[in-house]
Amino acid sequence: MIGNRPYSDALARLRAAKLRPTRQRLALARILFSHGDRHVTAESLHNEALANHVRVSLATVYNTLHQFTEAGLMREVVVDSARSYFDTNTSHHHHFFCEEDQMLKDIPGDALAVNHVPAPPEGTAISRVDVVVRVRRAGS
Amino acid sequence: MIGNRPYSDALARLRAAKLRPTRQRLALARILFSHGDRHVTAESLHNEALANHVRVSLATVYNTLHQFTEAGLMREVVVDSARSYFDTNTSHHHHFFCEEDQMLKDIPGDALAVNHVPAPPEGTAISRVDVVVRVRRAGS
DNA sequence: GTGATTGCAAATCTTTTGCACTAAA
DNA sequence: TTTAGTGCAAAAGATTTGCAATCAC
Repeated sequence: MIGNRPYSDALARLRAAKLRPTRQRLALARILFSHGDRHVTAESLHNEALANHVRVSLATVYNTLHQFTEAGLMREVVVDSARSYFDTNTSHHHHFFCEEDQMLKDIPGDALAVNHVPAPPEGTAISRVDVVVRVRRAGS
Repeated sequence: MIGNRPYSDALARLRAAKLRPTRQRLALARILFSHGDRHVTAESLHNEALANHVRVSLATVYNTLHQFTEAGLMREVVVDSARSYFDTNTSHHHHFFCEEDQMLKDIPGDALAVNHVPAPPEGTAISRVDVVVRVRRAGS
């Protein structure tokens, strides 16, 4: 075993983002970044932390998700007006979203093409193009 | 003048949607559908109603927006996790969205093309593809 | 130490709901 | 009448915030 990889990865990420590696941030970073691309809500991450015996308040989870997002470690995905989703995949990509089971799934950025985007309104510049492919459970 | 056009239009829409044409629904329908394509939030519509001397509660505005949406008279646009937007344009189209000034602007459906949408996840079917072109005020 | 971070509880904001009252059919 | 719709106030969720206690450096 090559040391405690998830732990040192999390530590390195926090240091790179200039975020003080507190117990809570390290634990959340380990949960978030040790298992590939993930989509979480504040509540789902809080539950997962509790299940992993990590004591952290929901308020801190919210704060941490926003700090990670501001630092570029995650991005927010707007697909549901009822709740905010956060994605550990910060590269250019899009999403499938199924409202019925709150399933969010990545679509690689180069798998889908958006063509002929018109010029943005006077006085503005495009910052990002988000595509959400909404799906339904088949036969419903 | 050809009668009270906005009024009879609103009435016809409600009848077609099988929604009882109450004073509140008629007034809101007139505000929404008499001035071309519109994007509103519950609060903005409520304020506009009050400004037009239409007495209606915010709860009724919420209920009405959802009823209109269910009836296919409007559609909801998910662009901002902080609040819900509703669009009187129900045809196939996309949006520009500027978070800074909460500006929402239509992109005609045929002005933009989404190509190579991958197959949806096992057991699901695509219901809609939404494109949000996020913009920033130039020079910010 | 000391300044950043956390936890908690309270506050805030959007949206929904229960129920007595009102109005359309 | 009869039933749907409305207003209000209260409830419900999600998210943020104030502040004393705690932790990283």
